[in-house]
This record gives sequence, C-alpha cells and structure tokens, in this order.
Amino acid sequence: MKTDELREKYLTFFESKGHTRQPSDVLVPHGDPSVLFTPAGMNQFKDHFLGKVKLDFTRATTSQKCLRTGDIDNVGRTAYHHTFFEMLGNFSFGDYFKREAIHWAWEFLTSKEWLSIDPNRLTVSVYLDDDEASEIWVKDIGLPQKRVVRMGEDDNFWPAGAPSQGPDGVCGPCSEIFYHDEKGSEVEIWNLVFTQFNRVGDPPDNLRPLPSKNIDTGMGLERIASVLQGVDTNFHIDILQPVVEAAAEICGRKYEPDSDDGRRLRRITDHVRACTFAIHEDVEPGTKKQSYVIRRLLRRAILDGHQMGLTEPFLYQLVGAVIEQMKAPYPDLPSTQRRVEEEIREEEKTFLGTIDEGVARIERVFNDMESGQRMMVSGNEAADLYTTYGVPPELFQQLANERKFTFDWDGYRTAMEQHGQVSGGGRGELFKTGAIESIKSAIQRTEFVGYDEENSQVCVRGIVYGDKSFEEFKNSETEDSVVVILDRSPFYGESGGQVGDAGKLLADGMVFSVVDTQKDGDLLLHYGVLKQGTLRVGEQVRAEVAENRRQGICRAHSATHILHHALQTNLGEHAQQRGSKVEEDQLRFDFKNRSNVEFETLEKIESDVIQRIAESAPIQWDYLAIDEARSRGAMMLFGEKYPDVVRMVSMGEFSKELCGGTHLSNTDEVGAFEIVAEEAVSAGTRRIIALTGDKAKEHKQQVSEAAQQVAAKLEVSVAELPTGIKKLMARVRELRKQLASGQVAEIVDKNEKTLAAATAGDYPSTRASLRETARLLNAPLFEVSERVVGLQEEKDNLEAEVATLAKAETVTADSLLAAALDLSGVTVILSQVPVGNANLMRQLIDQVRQQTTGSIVLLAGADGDRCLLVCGVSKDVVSKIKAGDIVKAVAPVVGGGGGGRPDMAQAGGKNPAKIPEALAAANEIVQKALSE
RNA sequence: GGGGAUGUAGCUCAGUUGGGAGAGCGCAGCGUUCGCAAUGCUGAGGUCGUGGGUUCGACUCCCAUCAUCUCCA
Repeated sequence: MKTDELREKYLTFFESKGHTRQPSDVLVPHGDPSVLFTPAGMNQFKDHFLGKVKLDFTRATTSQKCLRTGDIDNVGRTAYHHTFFEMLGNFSFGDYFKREAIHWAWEFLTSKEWLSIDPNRLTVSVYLDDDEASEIWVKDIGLPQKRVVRMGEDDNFWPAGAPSQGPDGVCGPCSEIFYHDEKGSEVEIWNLVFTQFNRVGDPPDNLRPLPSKNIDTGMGLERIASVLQGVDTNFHIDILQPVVEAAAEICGRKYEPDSDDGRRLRRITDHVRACTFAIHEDVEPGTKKQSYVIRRLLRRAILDGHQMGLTEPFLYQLVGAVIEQMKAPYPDLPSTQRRVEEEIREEEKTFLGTIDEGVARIERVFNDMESGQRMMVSGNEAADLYTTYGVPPELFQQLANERKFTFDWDGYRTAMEQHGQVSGGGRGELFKTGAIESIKSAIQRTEFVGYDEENSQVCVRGIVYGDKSFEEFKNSETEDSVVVILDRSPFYGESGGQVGDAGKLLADGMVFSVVDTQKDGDLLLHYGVLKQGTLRVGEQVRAEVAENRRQGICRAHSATHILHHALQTNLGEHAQQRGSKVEEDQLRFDFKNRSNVEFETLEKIESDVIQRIAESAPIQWDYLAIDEARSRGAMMLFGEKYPDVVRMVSMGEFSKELCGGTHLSNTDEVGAFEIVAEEAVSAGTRRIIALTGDKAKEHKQQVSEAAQQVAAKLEVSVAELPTGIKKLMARVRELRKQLASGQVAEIVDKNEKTLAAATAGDYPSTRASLRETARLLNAPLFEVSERVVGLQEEKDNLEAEVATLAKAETVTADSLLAAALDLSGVTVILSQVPVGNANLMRQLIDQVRQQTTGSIVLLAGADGDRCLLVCGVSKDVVSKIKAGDIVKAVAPVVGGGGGGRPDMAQAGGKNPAKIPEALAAANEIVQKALSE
C-alpha cells in the first residue's frame, strides 16, 4: 500500500467514527514556548485536553508533521528513527475512552476493508495495573492472555515514568501495539494513551482521577508504511527510497544499505526532508532556537557529503526529489522550491568554507601532536575547536584516523557537557501549573473590547499575587506587581509584536495602576500595582487605557504596515516581515533582505511612507473567512497557520494585512515618520528602527540642533560638515605623521575659515550631513559633537608639539658629537635637547651610532610638564652597560620609570626641572661601568 | 539568553612578562633576461575596530562598546 493511500485511509476511517479531520499544525507551534518544534500529534490539542478552549468538536484526527532531534544520533543507523516524520493520530476530548480507542485501533489494523494485517502478527502491552485495558484486549477483542504483556511506568505510561518521577499534571497509562515480521523481530507501531489522571506531588496517592478523560494516540506513518510494504527500514518505503537513490546519484555512489555510505545517504535523506519543510515554513538556518536546529541538521548532512568527497554544494539539489514525494499531501510545497533551494545552497557554501578553515586548524593541532609525541587527540582540544570555530568533531576524527591518531570521544563528550553547563539553560515544562492556570481552566478567555473602546465597565474575575490567587486584595499587602484578570477588557495584551497596554482600573476608593498587559492563551493578564483601596473578585471596575500611550502605539503600528508595503515596492516581494516590535511612537521591523539597504533606497522608502501618510488613506478592518481574505489579496506567509476567521487591516487600496493589533483610522494620524537606523540582525535579515508622531518630531529637533552645534564648532556650514570633518581628520593625520617621522615638513597651517552663510538647509540634507559626519568618525549620531571637540583638542596639542619640534631642528648629530666625551674609546653623549619627541631623539641616536664605533647616548628632553629620556647603547658596548639599566636607574630622579631593550630604551618623568640632575646621575653610572 | 574566538597594509596573517608597527601576496616605479613569462631593486599604502581607564609610556593590561565567526539552551 502506498504511503499516500495509507494516510488517507487512516483519516477517512476515523472520520467515519465521528472524528473531525484537522490539518497538520505547523512545525513551529504558536504560543507554545515549551517546545521548539511540534513533537507529536497531540501538541496542537494541548489546550483542548486541559479544557482551556471552547471545544468545537470532541473527536479529532490528524496526520501531523513532526520534528524531533532527541534521537538524532540514531538517524540513518537504525531502521525507524527520523528527525522529520508524520504521526497519525485520533483524539478524544472528554468523549470516548479506552474501549472505543482499542476497538477502533484493532478494527483499522486488521479489518479487510482497511489495513488487513494478520492478527496473529500483533501483540500488545498495557500498564502494570491497568486491568481495564487488559480486559478489553482479552475479553472484547479476544486476544490470548499471553499476547497481552504488562509493562512498567517507563514503557507504558505517559509521560514516561510520570508516577514516580513527574512532571506534575495530566498523565495516564498507555497501551502499545506491536507488529512481528517473518524474521521474528518486533516493532512498535501504535501507542494509545489514556489520559485519566492529574499528578500532584510525589507518591503515594499522587494520581487523582480527572473529571474528563482523554484519548491521544499516535502511529508513525513511515513505520506502518514500512510494515505494510514489507521493507526492512522506513527509508525504503515508496516516499523515501527515491530520495535516498537521488542522494546516491548526486554523491556519485551506489546505494548499499549496509555500508557507511548507505547510512550517510539515509541521514542526508532524512535531514534534507526536515529542512525542506522547515524552510518552507520560514524557519531558516541561523543562530537562534529553531533556526539553529535547522542549521545543525543541514550541516550534519553537508558533512556527510563532505566525507564522501563532495566539496561543492550538493544538498540543495535534493529538494526537488523531496517535494516530488511530499507534494500530494502538502500541495503548497512546490511554490517555495526555489527559495528553499537557494537557502540551503547558501548554508552549504558558508559551511564548506568553515570546513576548509577547520581542516587548516586541525593540521596545526596535528603538527603540535607530532612534535609532542602524542597519539591521541584530546577531547578538550576537539571540543575547543568545535565550540569556538565550529569544526565538527566527526571531521576531526576522520582526519585523525588518516594520520593514525586516535580520538578521545569520551573526553570530547564530557568537555561538551561542561560547555553546556557553563552556557546554562533550563528545561521547558510540559504543562504549566499554578494559580493562573487554574483560573484559565475556569474562565478560559477574556473578551477583548479594545478595538472600539478605551474605557469600559468590567468585572474582576481573578487576582493573582506570587503563585496564589486571592478573592480580595488590599493595597497595604504589597507594592509588588499583581496580576488582575477581567471578564472583558479594553487593554491590548502583548502579541503580534505590539506591546501591551497600560492604564488604570478604578472603582470607589480603589486605584489599580496597570503597567503592562500580557496574553496567556485567550486570557488577558493585567500586571500592575494596587495604589489604594481594595480589589475584590466579582466587583465592577472601570478600566481605562492610557490614551496617549495607546495612540502612540497605534501610530507606530499603522506606520509598520505602511513601511512593510514600502519595503516590498522598493526592495521586492522577498522583503517579507520576519518580526516586529511596536511600542509608543517607536517601531522595530525585521525583514528578509540579503544585504544592507542602500542609503538612497532607504531615503526613498522613508519618503514613500511619508507620502502615504500625507495621502490620508482611510484605515479599516474586517473579519472575514481566510479564503475570502486570500482572494482579496491579503499578505500571507507560507506555512503560517491561520484561523478560519481572520482580521484583515486595510489601508486605502495599497495595504492589506492580517493583523490583530490596534490601528489608527486614517494614515495621516501617524503625523511624522523617520527611519533612524538600519542594521543586521542575522544573515539575510535586516532591521529598521523608526519613530512616529511626537518621538519623530522630537528626534528631528535633536538632529537639527546637533548639526548646528557641530557646525559651529567646526566653523563651517551644516552642508559642509562632512568636508569640514574630513579636513580636520586629514590635518590630525598629517600632524601625527610628521611627529612620527620627526621631520617637520611644514610650519603650522592655519585652518582657513570658509564660513559660508549659515543657510538653513532642509531637514533631509541636514540629517544626511550629520550622518555622513558620524559615519566618518565611526561614532553614534549624538556623540559627534563630543568627538569633534576631542579631535580639535588633539589637533591643538599636535600642532604645539610640531611647533616645538620645529625649534629642535637646530640639534643635529654633528652638534651632539662635538660635545661628546671619549671614555676608553667609547663615545659618550649625555645631553639635554630642546624637544620631547621620542622618534626624533631615536633618530639622532641612530645617526650618532652610525658615525662612531662604540657609543652611549642619553638624550633628555622636556615636553610641557613632562620629560622624556631616550638612551641608546651600541651593540659592542652592551656587555658593559645596558641602555635599559641606565634609564631604570636615572628615571626616578625625574619622577618616573622606564625600560626597554639593551641597545635602546626610553623613560618618562614628571619633573623636567631635574633633568640636569638625572644626566649627572647617568654620568656617574656610565663612568663606573666603563672603568671596570 | 549564555559561553568562546577574532578585529593590525588592498588580501592572508605574524607581533613572546607594556618600551622603535612587520612578513607573504597584490600594487606603483626602475632594471635584467625576454617566446608566454621569470627575476632583482626601490617605493607607496596603517585612526593596530571604536571609546574610556591604568602607566612616564598601551597593538600589548583592564573596562565598556560595535562588527564578524562559532557553540550551548
């Protein structure tokens, strides 16, 4: 039986038993921080099981695409492990229970009309004390007792080991169905979970019966397909074998299942399938969370190819084969093929580059080992290379083997564990517990009325402080943050990138200040402080949203939609939203784009947005069916799962987006708009930060003022800022160079003042001017002024130095030699010079050295309130005395310290007046040294 | 969110208890032998990521910050 046919049969069968067929959830579940990817079929029904949402149906069936990385090391090695797979499931939310679940499972597997599996090949297991399930299997189904095995909590309880180990929360026994093939090996094909308990604390008596019992079953699609198709591994079923073969062809190998390469090809197949789906759903390889998992999968597969000798991107060529096999159940897959291929190819290119560098680093380690006579690559070394440069240990090990080195895998693993611990992190909980959760099951949702009202009469339904809920709460109890839950609320809970509302809850003598509103499922949580009076559950209060703040948020949010549209028209359709944060008159918008946005384009985008604002386009929203929204051209993302009824926000004719946020009623209310930054967040994603309304106006003011200020300091017009700063920088550079070379090429050049009429330029050019200046200085916009002052000070100092240096040109090597002493054939010069420039002094010493056979030269110069000593001793004299020793001995005299090499040393001091004393001291030391 | 690494000439990188900024390739100029080319000499090119601190003195030590790479959650 073909896999596609099998999937369809399963869903049809359970539809015939009154189940609603639901589409597969997306791979990254929304609003569920406890998992990175959908790990099982039940995931999308968590809230259904807990009774937290209104049930439109009590029986459901799905074929759910799942992604798990827990068993990643087994992929390719074993017959049944995958990272990406589909899970068939049927679910009951307080409806049918064990009897029906077992009967239907048996019927589907064995009935001629359905799978028609020989019942003699099936056995089952049940939980130790689950007599109920056992009896159904034996008495109802007629399975011989010996084919019903009882197993412990590690095998037949969900979550595994829950009764003794936890976690607390919903749990229950399960029953597994096994298939036995001709060769006698057994494989688990179906797990029926009977959730009937709530675990509270440790044993004994910690399993309380649930009022409404649930059914959650899961059958791996690939596994049951391999059973029905009689193949020995999932990778040989009809939808996977062709991909394996395609991989073999691209890698230039013949597929031999039992070889190392066979395992590699299966791993490549699995990983490329997982990544195709993930990238299709806009999870692209990257450095964070889900993105990072995908990068790891890709890199593993690339490394497998690399180890088979491939050094050019190849993986992307398999995307077509995957889509060919998966497009029947997932018909929108082909539409993103090119994007997925491109994404994978990019990752391949960068990683192959990393590997090249890694190989070079590994070679270095090997050379060290050879010279150190070591034969084993240490685990620490491998882990170090991996964590800092991303050099995969497998690559390391392979190269080590080629050089007859061994590899310490145990050491590597412990080192990696340590790294994991250092990096920290905790485990997400399966189900949340606590006061808020219990309120959630009782109330389920807060009605949001904030689209139309900002001021409503509402009823308090819950008060939570710490982890306890209160019926009554007095302001004297605490000044910490308290959570209030209402029946309906005008407060917007943070979601879709828009921050939560703030405001007040008011009643007779009671004031509660709301500082933030968060969303938990359909519940709105009002965080804040009780300022006065008493808050009581059941009491009517007035809920007032802080109006100005809300208005600022609306301005920013509506501007976000306009910006999104402007990005698409200026950069292309690929410039899709990747995330956003909307705050009061401030927005952050991340979007897809390969490189940075050119300055001119950014200005165009900004002026387009301003243009749209000026057009005064009306903004409105409607609730409509998802298909209707699609046909009206609303912007939608691939892989995104939308509810059946969506809220569409339109602006004039140009923008239609699905959005739950709050908006203005006309674009002109945005007032002002300005893009203040464009930057990278990760490869392929750019971020724009912009301001609206009051904040934009304020920013404009600040920029203008800063530009004026800097212009005044530089004594140029605003338009000339960049050339002014370039000139200043060039001047500083020139002066530095002169000082370094010790040669004053020019006398101080007064900056001629070309103060143009202070024409007030228009804002964009003022801003452009200041920005360019900031860019030249490599400084933030509002630090330009500070930096200019710094530069000018530096210039003045340098000019002063150059001026004194110019005076010193009278000193030459000849004049020094004329005043030299000859002590036992060594030319000794101890003299004060009129400059404090180390370079010049060194040059003089070098010149003396060239003109004499043996020499000791100590020059001392003053530089303002400081002084400088430079000492040179020629090579043939250093055996008698070292330059370093001379300055070390003499420097304290002028209140400083120094040091250097035997032939050249320098020191500084704070007391120029004592230079003659220092020279005298030096004279003594030199005399003494030379006379020995 | 956290750990690690890197940032020095156009490119690839050296720089050793803090004391005169280097190499190779490339570039420019001048030569030699010239069949493509090879080869010698000379030279230009550096805010040592940015800002602050310690110090008589910082590429070097400390703090902050930005950018890139990488691992963990």
